[in-house]
Amino acid sequence: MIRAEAADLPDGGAPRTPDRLRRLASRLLSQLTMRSDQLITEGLARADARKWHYAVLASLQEYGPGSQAELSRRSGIYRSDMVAVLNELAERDLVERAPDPDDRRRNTITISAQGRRRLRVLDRIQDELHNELLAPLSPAERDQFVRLLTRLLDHHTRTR
Amino acid sequence: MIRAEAADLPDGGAPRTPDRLRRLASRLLSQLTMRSDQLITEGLARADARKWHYAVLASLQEYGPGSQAELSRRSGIYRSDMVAVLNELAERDLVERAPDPDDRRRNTITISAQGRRRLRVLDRIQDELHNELLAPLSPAERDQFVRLLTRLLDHHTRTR
DNA sequence: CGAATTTCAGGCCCACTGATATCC
DNA sequence: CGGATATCAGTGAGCCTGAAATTC
Repeated sequence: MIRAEAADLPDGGAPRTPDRLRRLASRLLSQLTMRSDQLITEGLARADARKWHYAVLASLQEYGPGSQAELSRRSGIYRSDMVAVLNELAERDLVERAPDPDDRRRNTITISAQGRRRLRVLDRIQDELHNELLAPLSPAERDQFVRLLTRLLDHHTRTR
Repeated sequence: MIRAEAADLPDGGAPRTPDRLRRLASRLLSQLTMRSDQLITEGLARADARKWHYAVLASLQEYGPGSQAELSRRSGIYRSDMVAVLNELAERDLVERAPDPDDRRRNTITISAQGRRRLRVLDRIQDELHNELLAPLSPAERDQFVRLLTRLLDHHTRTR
């Protein structure tokens, strides 16, 4: 007699996948990212900062002043949301927003001295938080983890 | 003369961090997860499914029937959102929802024969999508990636 | 009683869309 | 004109809270 329901047998069908849910990279990624976001968000909140603040300040420090559209590209913040972030940073005198004389559509955003001081504090906080995030990994494993993530992300941004 | 502004020097301050934004594990994680979610969501949408459908069906297949609260714990879906997911699955006759005679607070959810067929299709789709997600990595690297993610996630769920 | 379950109503955050006014 | 920019209004999905009703 031919088995009509091979897939109902525990060992029968094609997908031999015990614990498939716990091995799915996509699920691991989103769950871990949730934890990571929580950790970072709470850690920065204790210093009255958000990750967007850090992203903008760091990008300004490393790549110099730029228009809002350019900051958006550098930091990954959506152009529509950039306004609010810069408002918050300008309120705290961490950046300066000045009209670009060469192109009057643009605002040129510059980090202030206070912004640089702030960035140093946030850098230290990020170090601590990432130490906590990656706690179970050895230094070599942390490196490899970052390298793997980078390769994957590069691949998916190139082939957007 | 003492340098009052050491932090302004490009090589001066404590945080020697070129490209720090691109090396931050938390940022890599959230950016990659965004891509991954997009990929999976779109891929499953082409088959009129969502990742929650897959999560519930797979958890039913692997661990057997259960109450909604238990499914919520297994699959990671919030108990408040589980209702809607199960409505969608029941509409499509992929699961059956019946009151538990032993505990009349509970509904017992069971996967249907059609649900098992559906799960096999979704399993294949997930394979393809994850192949695309992890495309740049060798099989050994994929394994290691999953292992690293698992260790990190375990650590942060134990020490919630 | 306290505790667990299902369900609903809603809040919040965030990525994203669409539209507008301005300017190159 | 096409295209880029800054801004605002609003959507939708996900995670989460709070509360009601029921049952253990």
